[in-house]
Amino acid sequence: MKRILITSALPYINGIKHLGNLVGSQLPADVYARFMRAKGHEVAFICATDEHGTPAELAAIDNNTSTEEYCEKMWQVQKDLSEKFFLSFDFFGRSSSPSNHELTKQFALQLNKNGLLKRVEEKQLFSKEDNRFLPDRYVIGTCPECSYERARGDQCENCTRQLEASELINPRSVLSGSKNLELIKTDHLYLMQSKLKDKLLAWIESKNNWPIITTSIAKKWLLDGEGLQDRSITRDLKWGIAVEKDGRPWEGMENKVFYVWFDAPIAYIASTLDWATSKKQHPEYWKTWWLDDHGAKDVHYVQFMAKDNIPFHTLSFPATLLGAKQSWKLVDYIKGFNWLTYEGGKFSTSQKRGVFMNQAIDLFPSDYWRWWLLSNAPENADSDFTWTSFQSCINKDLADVLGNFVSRLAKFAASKFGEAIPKGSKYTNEEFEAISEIEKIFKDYNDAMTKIEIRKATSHLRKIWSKGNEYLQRSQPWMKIKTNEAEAAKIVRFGFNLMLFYSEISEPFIPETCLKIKSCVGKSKDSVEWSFFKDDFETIFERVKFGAKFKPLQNLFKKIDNKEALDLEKRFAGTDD
RNA sequence: GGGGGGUUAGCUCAGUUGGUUAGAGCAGAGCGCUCAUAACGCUUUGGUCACAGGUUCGAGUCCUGUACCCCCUACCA
Repeated sequence: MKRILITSALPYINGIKHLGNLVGSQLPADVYARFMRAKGHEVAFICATDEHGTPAELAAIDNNTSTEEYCEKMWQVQKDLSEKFFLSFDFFGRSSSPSNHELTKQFALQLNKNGLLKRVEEKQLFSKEDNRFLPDRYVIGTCPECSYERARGDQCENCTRQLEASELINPRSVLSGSKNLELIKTDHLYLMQSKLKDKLLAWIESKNNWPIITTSIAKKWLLDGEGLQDRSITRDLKWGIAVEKDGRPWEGMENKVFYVWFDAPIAYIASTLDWATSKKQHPEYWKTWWLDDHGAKDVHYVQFMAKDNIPFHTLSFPATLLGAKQSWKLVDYIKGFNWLTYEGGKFSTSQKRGVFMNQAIDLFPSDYWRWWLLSNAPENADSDFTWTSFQSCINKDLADVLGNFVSRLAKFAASKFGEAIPKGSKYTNEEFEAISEIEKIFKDYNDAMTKIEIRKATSHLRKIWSKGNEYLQRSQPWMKIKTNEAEAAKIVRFGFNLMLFYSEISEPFIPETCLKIKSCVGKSKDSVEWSFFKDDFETIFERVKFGAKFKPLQNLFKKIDNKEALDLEKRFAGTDD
């Protein structure tokens, strides 16, 4: 048994996430967590909301509430949604938790002690009317390059030039429109990542099994131009983790908070701590996951994220961990994802384009989404969500191949043998052949899952499902029932065992459906450990009890017809403005 | 400008360290079955593997160049 630590990139608190966010980290992480648990490993699957920063403050203002209340509310919303999608986090924490405040400050202190922080003077635009410093993207003005009048402080959308907010002509606040802006000198703490460059490079280069995209992005940042740049880890904001030293203000850093990208990854650790506390574990327990000298050396740590997060997870966060020099656990494997697009374009929150988690779950059961998203996960390239693809995938894979298999079997059994599972004769070559075919594909499936090859795994799984239909077609219980009832009963018995097996191995992908199937064949909801499977593959198809009552299932999956798909396409096309 | 990824059947994609007739699902065609959500099974039609060169006994697979798409990143007047 191994110990597996799994973290999924932290969803930002500001609003409900869309399908692209879901498939980019949380969902595949959930599949992996469920798989690893099924294999009998000890799993800590940790996630949290990322709550600090300006967007959270502004969203709170829009909602006429305090930032604290807004975050509290949205954390609950996101947590509830994650449960509706059957995301099996062991703990869903918050980056604003007291433990994260504590840990973040400790990290800063430790980095400072190790000579890795320095103070740098910057100039930031301050808006008197808004009474706040304006991050670059909250300033608009005329582009010095192309004279576009609505250029943002970080980049001009018109000519794509990268800008400094101070370069803008006639700058004004995005928030209030005020032109009463003042360029003010302000000091910030910088993490001297450049000093850790060699260590980071050596570490990255030791990871020869990582996907090219991950290491190439990391190396690019490490080696290009002047190499890894030092980064500011503080901001002039109210909402966040106060920059303090031993409970007292850090001199020169009064009224500042840590940059959200500094404290957010630390929330992985803080949430593990909060999880341990909530489970009333020993106070040192969380350290067995995070500190090499407390046992974390044996932990296999896997992170899931979309590609935009890769630099932070390959460089910034490791720099924090390495720089602290306290034997912190570094990630062992990073699973990065590309983007999910929507009908050929981008998902857009502002234009309401695409499908968001709350809308999705109101339309179809979680497994519909899980199955489509996972079997089309943007692993090697961006992938595109279309309603046509969704419709065909759900109807074909779930309704026709899996759903219909369960349905035809259960209904046949109920009509010929009543609602109890019949015994019948012994298995013969027909069954053994099916078993050996399935065992072969299961091995491939297991391999793909181990390597976190999500799409590949779904196609193997689908192939295993269709073996059920192939078997029924070959054995023809509807003919046998006329001449040899014991034979027909055997086929039904084997069919039910297949159902049970399916419900176990499909659980990482479609957990809600698997619970239904499992309860139909009279099994408890406890998940079975796959480790059992390798002992004797044949015996796993003799576990359904004869005579056990079963409840015939309603159709597991309702098909999506053309009209419905078309309506949805129109409804979610978004606004054009 | 620099870097990375991509370009394989009508569509979505697999193709292991280069090795014989390039695979899957969907869609199309034909046949079979009738237990089942008009579901299922079997068979089958589709490919100058973006293009042009090169290395090799042999290249979808390695090298060079070109075209197009996506992403990251830097910037002159």
